[in-house]
Amino acid sequence: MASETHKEYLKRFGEHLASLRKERKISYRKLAQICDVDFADIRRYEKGEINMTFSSLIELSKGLAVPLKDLMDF
Amino acid sequence: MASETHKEYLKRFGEHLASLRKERKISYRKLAQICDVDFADIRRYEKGEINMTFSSLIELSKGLAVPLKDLMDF
DNA sequence: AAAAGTGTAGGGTTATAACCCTACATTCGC
DNA sequence: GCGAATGTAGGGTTATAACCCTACACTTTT
Repeated sequence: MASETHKEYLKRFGEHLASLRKERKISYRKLAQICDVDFADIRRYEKGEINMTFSSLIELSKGLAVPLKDLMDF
Repeated sequence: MASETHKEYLKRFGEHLASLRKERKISYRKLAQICDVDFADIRRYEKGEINMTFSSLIELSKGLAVPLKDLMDF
């Protein structure tokens, strides 16, 4: 995949993710510690650089304490 | 990933996906044709066998004409 | 009855996400 | 001022999703 359209979605999602994390005032490393995701990858998610998996989304929703459907509402 | 918990989520999501497709009375092959996803993989998603990516979720939401957040509400 | 469509299942290749690491400049707390 | 924390960036390895295919039994359509 990774069409132009998808990259746009990824970017938008990344911004949403970043804003959720910042609202909670936690760092990449802190969030990575809470959920089972590498901090370097969280950064890449927020930059929209990688096409994360379902599992990663679950972990992020857990780590940010946001229902999955809200995490995906952007 | 693919912890036991994640597999459980994947299964639940798969059931949700299957019910959305069946509501629309379309086959694996038909859905695969609408969205840019392989029919064999759609089957595997519904069975909860694979940990799909963000892009695949976007495609499925497009193909099923369901907002992403609703696709993720299960 | 024949043809088309469907669910199921398996497999092979390639691209890439997950998972680790290091390093450094800047910011913040003390 | 100093040390800790943070954002940033890059890289290497391994597991696996995406992307193709074939095949077959069963159901539906014509």
